[in-house]
Amino acid sequence: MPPGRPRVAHPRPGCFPIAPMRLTKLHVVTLRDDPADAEIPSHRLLARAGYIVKVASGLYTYGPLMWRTLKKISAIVREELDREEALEVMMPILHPKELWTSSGRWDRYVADGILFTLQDSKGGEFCLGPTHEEVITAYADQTITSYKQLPVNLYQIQDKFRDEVRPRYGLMRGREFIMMDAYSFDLDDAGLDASYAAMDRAYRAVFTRCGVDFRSVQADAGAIGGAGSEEFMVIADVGEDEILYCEESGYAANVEKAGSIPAEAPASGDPADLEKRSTPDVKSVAQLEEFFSMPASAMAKTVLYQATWPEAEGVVAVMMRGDLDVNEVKLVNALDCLAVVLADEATVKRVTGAEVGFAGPIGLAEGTRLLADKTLAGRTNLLTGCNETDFHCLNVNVGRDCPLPEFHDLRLARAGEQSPDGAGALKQARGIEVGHIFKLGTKYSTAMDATFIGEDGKPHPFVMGCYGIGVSRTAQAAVEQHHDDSGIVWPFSIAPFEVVVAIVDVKKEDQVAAGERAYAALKEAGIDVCLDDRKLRAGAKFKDLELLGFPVRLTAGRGVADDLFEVTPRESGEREDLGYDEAVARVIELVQAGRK
RNA sequence: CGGGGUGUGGCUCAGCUUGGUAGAGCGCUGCGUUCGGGUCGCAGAGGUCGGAGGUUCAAAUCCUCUCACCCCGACCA
Repeated sequence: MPPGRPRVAHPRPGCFPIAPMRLTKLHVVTLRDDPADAEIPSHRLLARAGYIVKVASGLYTYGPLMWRTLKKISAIVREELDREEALEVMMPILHPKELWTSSGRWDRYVADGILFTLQDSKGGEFCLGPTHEEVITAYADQTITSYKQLPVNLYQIQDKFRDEVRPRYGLMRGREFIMMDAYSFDLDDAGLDASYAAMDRAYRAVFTRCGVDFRSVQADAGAIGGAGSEEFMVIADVGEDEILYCEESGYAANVEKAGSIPAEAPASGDPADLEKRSTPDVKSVAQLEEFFSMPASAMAKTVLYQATWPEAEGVVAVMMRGDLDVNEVKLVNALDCLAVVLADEATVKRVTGAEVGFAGPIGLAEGTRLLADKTLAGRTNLLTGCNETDFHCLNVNVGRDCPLPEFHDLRLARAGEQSPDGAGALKQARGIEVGHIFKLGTKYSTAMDATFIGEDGKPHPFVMGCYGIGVSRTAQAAVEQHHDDSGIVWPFSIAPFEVVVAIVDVKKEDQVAAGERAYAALKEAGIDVCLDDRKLRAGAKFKDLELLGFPVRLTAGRGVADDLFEVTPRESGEREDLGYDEAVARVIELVQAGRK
């Protein structure tokens, strides 16, 4: 123990430390220039303010101030989950391969290239956990034997590892990142619905308290699988996801999942005789509209995809109304395959026997699976390609001229189309996915044979849900939403400190004394406050504090000679000059308002 | 993985086309000056020019290979 520092029991162990929070001691290291590798404002600001420092692509060290913010977000998450009676646990990061083969996900994750794998000294294979369904399901299987123990909802806050194909934008898409992952275990679907609803409540509370403008949207379940899923999106132009929403009804969905009511196509009439027309060099829908003086909605384009299943590959043809586009996520789901990719030119030629631009449903290569979007169901007299270079066919009627395709909803919804509930037009926004909740059902418990004994005395698989919050991503998303030209504007709830007391000139004794006094008073009042005692010129100090983004600044400058302090909320920048008592009271008032 | 780009003191960059002495600004250290919106001056520390190989009398510069990082497309918190 260092001399002169008597050890005093902290009144609230685990809470923020009692040592004076002086910026000279807090390892504040800001940069004058923007880091060259930062593209978006939040990344630029976090890096420039020294909150994060890159170690390698997608790997960052969080500095002391950043860690305070991350701890605050975690604390909010814990509070809201605890409120819903979820229980915090801690699972290993290192997972044995056997666990992942038991769910069948090892091969898929390795194939997708997102799994960090390694071996121990005995040659045993492991991975760094990208998510914990396997570990938690095994844990539940070992510890839950009776329906009387259900429901249980377990969570942890821990680093996750994903070898992202393209790490990006600082903490936005890292290869190691902090995630809260929760898993609910219920005895039936009704129980799952209740657990899922509880998590939905908790998530709304978490993101509201973190001060971000978010929207929950219907989502595709992707690789995690399961029945229902909802994403929590922080609205931001730089978001990687596109969402469609309807203000009238509140409908909102990720574009991957979204439905809509497209514009009507003209009536197509009774089937007429098939005609083959020469259309030299007319390949695109736009060219066809001109050539035939026919609206795109009366045509059907045929798009070829290379699809990959766990054990197979194949080419599929997708018919889509000419004015609409294919949603590849929906296509993957319809095919129940791992991935689809647009077929390359050589494949198109092989399957259609024609140059690109003349594909159609008639006479495709043997074994080519034919799908069509639902909007084409019942349509007659379509204009399509002929699978012959420089020819198109008029009056194509599926079922008559070619086998009837499998009809699915394969269409990409677009802004401007009607919401699926018909309440109004869809609008478009971009979002950063900070949370995702899934109804898994029995996917993992069945695969891993994880069961409990029900009231009927028989084994039943757990009905599961899983839930994630990107803690580190949420921090950056908050910055993306809350910044200005001068720097970060942290929401009160997740700022590293709520208030900074700035001593303008640390060589002036009266300013130092005044600053120390205000700092002590605010600390005593339960404000999370720090003291800027750095020897910096006023201009540099103010600029730096604005970059760092503390929500309120209390300035002890030359005014203290006349008992005048300045109170400056970071967001408005509007300064008030007040006497000591009023200034402290005003700061407390601002913090209390900001905490709500 | 495909396409594009960048690697030069702690940070941001110039120098490379046309080979010959490694530079600037910021930051850092010291002295002075200034002192409420990123003062000014002087002095100083700090770089195997991403790495390996090659061409050459001579390579940051030209060639080959390689690694890392960034951006645009398919995945996800």
